[in-house]
Amino acid sequence: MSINPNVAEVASLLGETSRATILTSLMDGRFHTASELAYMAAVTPQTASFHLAKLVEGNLVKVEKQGRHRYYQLVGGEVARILESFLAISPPPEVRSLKQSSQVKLLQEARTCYDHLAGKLGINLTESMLHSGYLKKEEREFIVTLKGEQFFTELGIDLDKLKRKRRSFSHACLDWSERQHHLAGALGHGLMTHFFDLGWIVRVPSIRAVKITDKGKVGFKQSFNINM
Amino acid sequence: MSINPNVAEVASLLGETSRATILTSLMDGRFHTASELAYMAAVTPQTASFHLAKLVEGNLVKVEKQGRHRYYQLVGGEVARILESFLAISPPPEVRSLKQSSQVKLLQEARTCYDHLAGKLGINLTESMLHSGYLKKEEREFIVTLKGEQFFTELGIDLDKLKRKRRSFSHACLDWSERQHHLAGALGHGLMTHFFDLGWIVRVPSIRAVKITDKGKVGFKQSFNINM
DNA sequence: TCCATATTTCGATTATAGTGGAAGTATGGA
DNA sequence: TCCATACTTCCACTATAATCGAAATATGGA
Repeated sequence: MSINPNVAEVASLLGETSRATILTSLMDGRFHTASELAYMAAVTPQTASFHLAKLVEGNLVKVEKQGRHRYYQLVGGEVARILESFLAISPPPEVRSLKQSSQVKLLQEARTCYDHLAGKLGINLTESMLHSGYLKKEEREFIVTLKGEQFFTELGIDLDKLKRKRRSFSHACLDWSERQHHLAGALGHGLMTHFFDLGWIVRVPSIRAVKITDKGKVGFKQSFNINM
Repeated sequence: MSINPNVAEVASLLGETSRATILTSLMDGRFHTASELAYMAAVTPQTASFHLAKLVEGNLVKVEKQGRHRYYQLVGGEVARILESFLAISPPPEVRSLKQSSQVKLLQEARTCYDHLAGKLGINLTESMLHSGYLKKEEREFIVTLKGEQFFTELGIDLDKLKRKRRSFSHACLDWSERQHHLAGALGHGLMTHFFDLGWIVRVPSIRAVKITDKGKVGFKQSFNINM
């Protein structure tokens, strides 16, 4: 009966929460591993694998195999643009309970994004380091300046050790709820673990939010001049 | 657990065969009754009613009650544009019969897309106007040049009147059969109605295709230098 | 060679959305 | 007033898709 292309087939790919989360995570245009995407969508690796296979088959996402990792990426700019136009007509997340609304507040304040910090804290830290001239922003990554190298060393972070890791050093991660980039990669990860070690932040059980301790408030003010 | 806008919620509305058929049926921009749409989607009135309620709630479709009929229509050009761009990345229609394949050909040649022209005719017109310097393409819309203003006025189109309408003036819409952008918005609509008034195109009954008349062939050649 | 990690495949379970029958409401006409 | 039409609501039924545990495969490193 229908002499139109099969919209439902593609649309149903975005019409499922886990896959929609995976796709919006991919909207930064970068490659992401299957485990990373599983974490983002808060599902097990099996489930993510199942969804990713569908997305690849549906021609929205492509894979590149490298060693034991598989790197996933949106198939092209067109897909990203369509996703974006979808975001524009999508209703804001619905808050169903008091508990949920307070959880959302916590998440907006400070949370982990895979293995680095996001939320207001993540943005503020990144902004601060840019502003102080420790980082410089490129297209899709941050560059550590000479001044920055000194800063991170004084903070107690071993840059050489981080650089030796076989992973992206300091790319920009885009979170669509904030529409701003924050620092990710080995450096983003190194910073986060450092803050945990210093006791500036602690994990909030069962959700991805992190809490800034009193010690942390002082620390972030002194080292980054931000009030949280 | 993510705090993204709810893409999945809207996308899942298009991700179901019956609803997708209903929505593409509504892409002619006209009103349709519930029973009509039930017939198009090949489901019972109950089921159609169920789906239409969801579409209205999801803000993709609006209703107008008149007597015992309910007339359904797409909520606006924005929705039509997203649908059309979805058609563009969807797998091509499966052709099961000779009749269907000739209908597909007609649609590819020239059709309405909500309230403006699409298909080869839509693309050729847009290309021609770009080439002649009447329009300039931006990221997501077309700009009418000074030369263009003169052209449209000579053609008998009142640009000021179109600009006063409370809607997007001249955005770009991704054509599913040509996989290129064509002119939409108030200007796209104005052009289409003008061609209908001039008798250059006529509607093909029961599908969205339009037919170019002999008068139209001459007119499009003279004014736009395109052979259809 | 052996173990850890990254990912997929298989199988079983569970939740949910689409479906139509039956019955209800609203409107128009005879 | 009565019936036909247009549409909706209520209520099961069913099919299917998402999910995860368990196990398999593939790669890298010790």
